[in-house]
Amino acid sequence: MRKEILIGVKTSKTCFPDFPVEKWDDTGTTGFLRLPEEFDFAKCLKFMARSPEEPCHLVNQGSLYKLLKLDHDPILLKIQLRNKNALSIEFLTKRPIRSIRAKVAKYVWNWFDMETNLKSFYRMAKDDIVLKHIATSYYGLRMVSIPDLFEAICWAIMGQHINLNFAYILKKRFVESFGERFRIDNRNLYLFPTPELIAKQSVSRFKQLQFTAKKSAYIIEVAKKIKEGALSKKILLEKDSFKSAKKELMRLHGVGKWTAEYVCLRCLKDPAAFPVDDVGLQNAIKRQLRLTAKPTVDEIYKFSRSWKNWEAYATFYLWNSLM
DNA sequence: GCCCAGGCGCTAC
DNA sequence: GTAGCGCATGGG
Repeated sequence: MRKEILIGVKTSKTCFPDFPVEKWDDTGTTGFLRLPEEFDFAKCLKFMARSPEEPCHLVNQGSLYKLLKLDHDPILLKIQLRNKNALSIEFLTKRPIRSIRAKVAKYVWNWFDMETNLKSFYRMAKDDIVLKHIATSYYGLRMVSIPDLFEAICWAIMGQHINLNFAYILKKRFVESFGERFRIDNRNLYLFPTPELIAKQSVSRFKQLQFTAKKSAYIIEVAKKIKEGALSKKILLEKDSFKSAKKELMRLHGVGKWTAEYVCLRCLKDPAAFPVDDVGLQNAIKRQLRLTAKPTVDEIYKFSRSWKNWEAYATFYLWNSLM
């Protein structure tokens, strides 16, 4: 469905103009990723640092720390701005082999949605009554995605119908209980729990963490589906359209319209994903237009007429405007 | 006690 | 297809 973009793989296609240049220093532990235009790392980090409870990454003094597991061993990364054209990716764990370096570069590229050319978004937004201010104030902000499908679905289910602060507390308890831990500077970083481990848990185990019985059951079911191979990001991306992917997601218990849209937006990166039922989106529009009440879903569709294929970005910028 | 928060499933019509 | 309702948690 979506053209795969290879990074750091030397093929005849490397002359592709948007292809990121990935270089490595002599030690092979630090890589440099060329940035696209309209990229503001500090603004992305601000979004990522919005909750102190976030257990899966750490933002500290302009650096982002992330634990990843791409094959057997956990990898700890330190990512920071090298200069205005490049991001540096440093391996704090052992020196990576070449194939891992390429995978990590690709992961970071995808994570910060660097493949998207934002020019037409800003062209559209500058005359849009809802977006014109935030497109300026958040200029360079990239959509921070959730590359892992299991994490994206779990996070969406956790966040259903509760306030975001409590959602982060649930996520923290979940990750600290079941995720692999790594210590850095007296702080803990965790891998998001695996579907294999979560599939084996009971509802009562999650209720101890103050998950509702329903949310617990939903998450266990998703874990089982992924573990069995009946559900994967690849399967969803191979559907003939994002609409089909959304429909497939909605077959899961606990995944309704909002959750499916959310996963399409943050994980599958459907540019037209648009969670119109989202109260955060509604409140952000209300604030931008100084409305006295939250807009209805029909009103939101009217406001967004010119956002075609930029709905996901518009939503992401609007979410940021609430921070 | 009431309403709200990054909703969903079930039922009845 | 959709309107109404129960679920069930923390914060203000």
